[in-house]
Amino acid sequence: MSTEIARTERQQAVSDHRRTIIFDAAKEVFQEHGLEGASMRKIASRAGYTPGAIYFYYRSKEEIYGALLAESLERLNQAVAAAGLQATSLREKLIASALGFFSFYADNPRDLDLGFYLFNGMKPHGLTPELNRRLNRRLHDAWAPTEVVLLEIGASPQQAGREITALFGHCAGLLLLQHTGRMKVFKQNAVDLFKDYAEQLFHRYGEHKC
Amino acid sequence: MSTEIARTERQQAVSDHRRTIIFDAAKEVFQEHGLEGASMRKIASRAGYTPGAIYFYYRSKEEIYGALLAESLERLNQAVAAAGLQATSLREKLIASALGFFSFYADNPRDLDLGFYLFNGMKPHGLTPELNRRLNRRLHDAWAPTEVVLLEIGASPQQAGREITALFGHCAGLLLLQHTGRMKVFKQNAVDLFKDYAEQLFHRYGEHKC
Amino acid sequence: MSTEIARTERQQAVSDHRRTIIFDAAKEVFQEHGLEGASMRKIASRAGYTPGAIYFYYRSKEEIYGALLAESLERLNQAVAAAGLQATSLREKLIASALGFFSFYADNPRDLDLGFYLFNGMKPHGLTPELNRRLNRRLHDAWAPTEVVLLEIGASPQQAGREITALFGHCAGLLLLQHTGRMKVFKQNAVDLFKDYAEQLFHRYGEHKC
Amino acid sequence: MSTEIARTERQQAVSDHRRTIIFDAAKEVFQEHGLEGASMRKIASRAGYTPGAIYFYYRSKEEIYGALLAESLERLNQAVAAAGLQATSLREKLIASALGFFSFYADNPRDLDLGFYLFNGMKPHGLTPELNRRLNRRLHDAWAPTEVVLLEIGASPQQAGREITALFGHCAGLLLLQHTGRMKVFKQNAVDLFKDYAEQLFHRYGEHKC
DNA sequence: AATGAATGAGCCTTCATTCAT
DNA sequence: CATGAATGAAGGCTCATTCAT
Repeated sequence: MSTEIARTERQQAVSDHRRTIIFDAAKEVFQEHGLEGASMRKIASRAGYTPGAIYFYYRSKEEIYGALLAESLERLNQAVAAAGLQATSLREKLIASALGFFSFYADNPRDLDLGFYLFNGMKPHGLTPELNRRLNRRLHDAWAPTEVVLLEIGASPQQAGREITALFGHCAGLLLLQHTGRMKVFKQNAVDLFKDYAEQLFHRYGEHKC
Repeated sequence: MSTEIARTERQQAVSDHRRTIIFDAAKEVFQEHGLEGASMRKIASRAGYTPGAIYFYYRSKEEIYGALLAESLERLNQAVAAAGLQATSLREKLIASALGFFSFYADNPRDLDLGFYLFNGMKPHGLTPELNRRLNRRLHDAWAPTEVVLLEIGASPQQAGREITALFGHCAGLLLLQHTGRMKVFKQNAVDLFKDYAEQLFHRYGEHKC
Repeated sequence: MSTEIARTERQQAVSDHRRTIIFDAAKEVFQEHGLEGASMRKIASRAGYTPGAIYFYYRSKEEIYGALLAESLERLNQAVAAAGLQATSLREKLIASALGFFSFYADNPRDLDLGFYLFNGMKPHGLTPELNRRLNRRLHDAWAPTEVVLLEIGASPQQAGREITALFGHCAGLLLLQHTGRMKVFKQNAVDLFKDYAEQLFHRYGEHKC
Repeated sequence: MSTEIARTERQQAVSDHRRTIIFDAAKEVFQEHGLEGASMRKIASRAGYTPGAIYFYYRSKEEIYGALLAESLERLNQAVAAAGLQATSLREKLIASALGFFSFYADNPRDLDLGFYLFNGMKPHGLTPELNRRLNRRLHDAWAPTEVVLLEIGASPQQAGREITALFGHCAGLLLLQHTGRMKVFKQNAVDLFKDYAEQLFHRYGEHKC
């Protein structure tokens, strides 16, 4: 009996592994060609498969994108969590966790493409409402460490929610400007600007105001 | 000889006119179908031409996008200029001109797509370095009215440049979040957040600090 | 030895049962999606199997169609037999049994598709000559009740065979016209026309001729 | 000026010729592989074209089928008209024109497939309602010569319409039985049966009844 | 200047079937 | 007996672009 279970487990493991192979292939192809240039054919061929075989593991192209995005968001959350670890003061914590978010996308521009893919309109049929909710939740989660600090330095829940959104916006905007080469045009540095914003944010709550 | 020149001029005028016809067609098609859905066929057909004819006026699809973007930026500059007209105080001027930028893209999401098209990778040969420079200059110009106010309320040129970039980033980020539906997820309002940011910006320079 | 035989029998019974399960699934899928829309995947999935499993019970998709057609012909024969039961006079019997045939297909258009599938070319290897013979026999059987009445009202065997074939042809043609929407175009009613034909047929044999 | 017109005409002629080439290729492919087996790729390749080129001449596969069917119906009408030419008596005329219809399809079974393609459901999008009407009209037209005779031998318009429909049904049914090999099974001859039916039809109107 | 014609590569997806395990 | 995996061919169609005329 244990043998049978073991076999089942091994089969499952093998299956998962192959799904991973396709996933990795998709990731690579996407890294190289971008979302528009990543075709099922290319993904299949990169994974060593026939086009049709892909559909055994993923129902559609959109489902692959969903998986890619989900994994990207997990990495994001890890990066954010790791960023805040060594900070000691609340000020450092706030800046570090926010910078964790910023840096993740600054260092991985393709993840930025992925995260804002809806920008060009992912078909609703590809991204189920449930998955969509889950992805949005994980994106939100990535700001949780920052939000916690905001509350700790005296922001009300309403204020915190507002500030986090503004912070996210600021972050996204600077990333976008950098990603599209506008930062050079404006002769500024995205990271510095973002740090400034975070610093100001801290001071708005973290110290006595006049 | 003057006859020849005259003929040349007339021909040039005719040619320009026809280029405009195609341009207008492209604009309409793009408004209706978006960037992905706008094909050379549709544009040609809308302009009353066959697909091949387009290539006498535009070298490629990318070049059309470049022209579209250029025109979009002109409209942007007009919108920003108009926005600041009725403001009397410096505070009102700052907020109005910044809000002019924001609202232009909030109200015309297709122009936002266009502006961020590079995001998904316009082919390099479509946007010549020279055109690219020109477009970036016009984008920069749209922030000039706001920058002027910043200088008037006491910001140094360096500070003004920095703040404008940060403001642009904030603006772009909020627009992006709104455009991709994230604003609803975070239960916030983009315009309000942007106004807040502009207000804070004014207060950082516009009043005595403690 | 008897043990072995018993086991074999039981195995056979189990096998038959599972074949039935697949058959029923095929029938359902075919009813819902039609011949074109019925794929092996759908059939397998409906039966609770993987596609490969089907091939232990049916050699090919065509073989399933053969089985489907066979069962359809059984239902046809039952319908025809039932139709003639309450008729008392020979005239009523003739009309009722012929109408039984007609109505079966008029009421079950999917069976008509099945019966005329060869029309679009069933692969030869799907329908073995032996099965083909059997199916044709059952089709012929469905006209037997009608043929009996013809003989009873005085038709010679040769005449009866001829008339039955003509009747079958008339029936098939009217069904076809109805099924393809031609009846509306010609502004006629298929059932009425068929009844007329049957009535005329009766009168050709059932009464004194001048 | 006449030169320009001539050039336009020649171009049109050339274009028509190429459309014809594709049409002929489609006809051939369809003859060889049937409707299901005739793919755009095969048609294109047979015509010496790339798949995409076809769409310059026909909007879709369904449009090609429409053209094929239209042409088939024209040939049908010609065949029917030709069939009645040498007949002298009304009886001969009736039988000849009806037999013209029958024989056309008996001799060209692929045209039968085409004519009853709706049997398997041509997508409504492929066959515009207007074309559908036209095709049905042409099909109806093919029975006009027969209908005329019916009226001449004393049938009322209502009777004629009814009889024509029944005749069409009889014809279609016998063709179907023959096409699917049932005629052999029933050991009868389709043409003879059809002639019998036509003869009876004539006698029902063409002579005094007792 | 413009057309009409054509290319060729590409798109995502579905299918019946096979076969090692 | 059944699975899970994979094949390979095919499906209709769209696209930006080119080029002879």
